[in-house]
Amino acid sequence: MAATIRDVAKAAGVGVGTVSRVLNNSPFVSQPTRERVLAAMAALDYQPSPTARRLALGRTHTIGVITPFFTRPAFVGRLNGILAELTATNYDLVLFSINTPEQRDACFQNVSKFKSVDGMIIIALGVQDADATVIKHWNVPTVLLDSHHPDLPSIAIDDTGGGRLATEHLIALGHRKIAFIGDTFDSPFGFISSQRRYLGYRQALETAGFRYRPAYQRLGDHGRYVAHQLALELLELHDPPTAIFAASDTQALGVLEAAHARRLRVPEDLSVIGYDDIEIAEYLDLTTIHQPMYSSGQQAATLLFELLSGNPPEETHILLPVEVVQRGTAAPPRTAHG
Amino acid sequence: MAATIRDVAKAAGVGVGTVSRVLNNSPFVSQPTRERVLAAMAALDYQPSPTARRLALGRTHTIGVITPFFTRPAFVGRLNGILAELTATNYDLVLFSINTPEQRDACFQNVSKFKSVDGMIIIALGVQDADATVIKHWNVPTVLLDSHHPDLPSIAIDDTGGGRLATEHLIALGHRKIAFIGDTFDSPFGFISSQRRYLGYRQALETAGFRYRPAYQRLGDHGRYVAHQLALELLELHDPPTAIFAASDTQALGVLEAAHARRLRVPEDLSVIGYDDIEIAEYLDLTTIHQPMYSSGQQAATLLFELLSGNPPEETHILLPVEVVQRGTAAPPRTAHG
DNA sequence: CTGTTAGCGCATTCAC
DNA sequence: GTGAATGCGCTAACAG
Repeated sequence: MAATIRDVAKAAGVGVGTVSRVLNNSPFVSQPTRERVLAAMAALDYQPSPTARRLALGRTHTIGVITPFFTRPAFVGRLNGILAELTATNYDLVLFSINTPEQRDACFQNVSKFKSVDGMIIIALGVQDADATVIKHWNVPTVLLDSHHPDLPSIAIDDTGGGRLATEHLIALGHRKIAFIGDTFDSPFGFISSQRRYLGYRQALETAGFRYRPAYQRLGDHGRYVAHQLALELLELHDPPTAIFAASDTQALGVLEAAHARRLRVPEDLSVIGYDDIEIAEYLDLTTIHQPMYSSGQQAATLLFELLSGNPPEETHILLPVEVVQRGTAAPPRTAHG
Repeated sequence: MAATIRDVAKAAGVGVGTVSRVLNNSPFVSQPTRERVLAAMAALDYQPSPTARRLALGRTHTIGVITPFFTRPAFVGRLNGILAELTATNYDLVLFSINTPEQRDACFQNVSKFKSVDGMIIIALGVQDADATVIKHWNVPTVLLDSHHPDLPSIAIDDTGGGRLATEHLIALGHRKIAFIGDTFDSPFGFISSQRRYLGYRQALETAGFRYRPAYQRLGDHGRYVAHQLALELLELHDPPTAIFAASDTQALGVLEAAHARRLRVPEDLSVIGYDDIEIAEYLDLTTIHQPMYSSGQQAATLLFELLSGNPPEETHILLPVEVVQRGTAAPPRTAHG
């Protein structure tokens, strides 16, 4: 059907080797023959077969990305950063989406996924020692993005620091009754960012010398609706918090809804701080922690290419900083000694 | 390095053909030999090479998706539908992201992209006759999603009808001064959905017998900020509109911002209707047109697989309906004969 | 049922 | 500089 390298060679009256050379623009081809080959390729509408090339080269010129819940803003943003970095290289990107714990396990078992790419980026998924062993065993460079394991290169984001930052911001504003809403700790996907943000929250509280109030900590499945319910519980407490730190902007929206439902004004009656700085946060004037989603994706891709190039960088465990974005949903509590 | 089919054959004391058969679980293998082969594979840690398989089969078991601005909710939603449909089939998905007009052109020229997939789905990008010719020429089944061309299968969404619906809803509410904010018509990417929504808007206005007011039509680049400016212009008119139809929810947010900036209450002073029904729309109580993003992605994938299976369906040009979602940003104008 | 052989399309030695 | 030969790892057709 489609013309092959052999057809071109025949048409140009040369050997396949020569055609291959012009294909890879080797300097060892005389100008005249090169032109003859080029002409033949054009005449035959020839397009080299990527698959054959891969087999012969032993490289796929493809990198894989494994991501859970790929519609979540935090993951889309990272993926976008990866894509941006990739277009410069014309590597292909194959996307594996994980939506159930079974898919997660299957993915790590299914080595064929790894065998069809030159490198892999895994987003957010928790990696156990056993997983790391499998990954390393198959010998395809893999970087963890927004996840961590001692044996694997990673681009992580300082979640603990972010949690601390958010809480400290609230404390600096004068709040003493600060609640936390986040994901459950036993995520079947091994997500731990919410847990680390909680850790930062606890640290900040402790440093400030506030007593620990278990009732101010509410965990549930990720999402606006659950967070809404959780916030309602918090607001119905005898001694309700004056501020709520939500482990993600999405959950912060649920908190905002709950406040609205309870006729509480934000930030006058309740301060809210989110996490992620998703696009809509600015529109909503939501005070939040900005994490570099796009940039972290870029850096993961860059790191992967360095690994692929054979010159691995010194430091392969990178931790990116975050910063608080002060907007309108966090302010001093009504009574200074709330 | 890694074990090949030949190593397994040797270790199991059989021919490569037999190994291949158990790999593809052919029934023509006796149970004892099958087990022997399986044991050898396990012992050697054998994993078949996807690349070699592709070369031999002439199929890549991969489908490609070309999408512009892949972070926009409308595209993410569609992609998510495609992914969902794909996981059932264990086809791989390679993602091509287009962010500049140059990339768009390069993508259609670059046949190698098409040669490395069994089928292709193109999201939103306008397809010219020349593009369609190229696509058909290379003979890889391609379906257009949220785009259209007579020669190519497509899953489109009834943008014109949606524009009409939105406008009719406003008219039914009693509005007569209805403005439109949308994307410029000469998108370098060939996007036309905004333009079609505008067409529906005009049709509804005409049907209702309203006179055409050029000043009520404002076009600009896609995005909240531009829409914000455009809305400001509208609101500064001598005879400002009582309702604004934004061609996307993102743009509707800009309109909402503008209303807020002008101290106008929504919907009392200004009605706003968006388009897309993105996730945040519900939170914002935004009246909008719901378009089936996820489902359209699924259907595109389904259609592509039908094409791939060799039993092409009768109808390959599918138009999906939309519906208005009545929420809080659209209400009757203050003065009934406003 | 099973071993052998011949490609799949290209890159890469080698000699010339 | 250039052509011919060999191999990448697997499937499929063909004998047995």
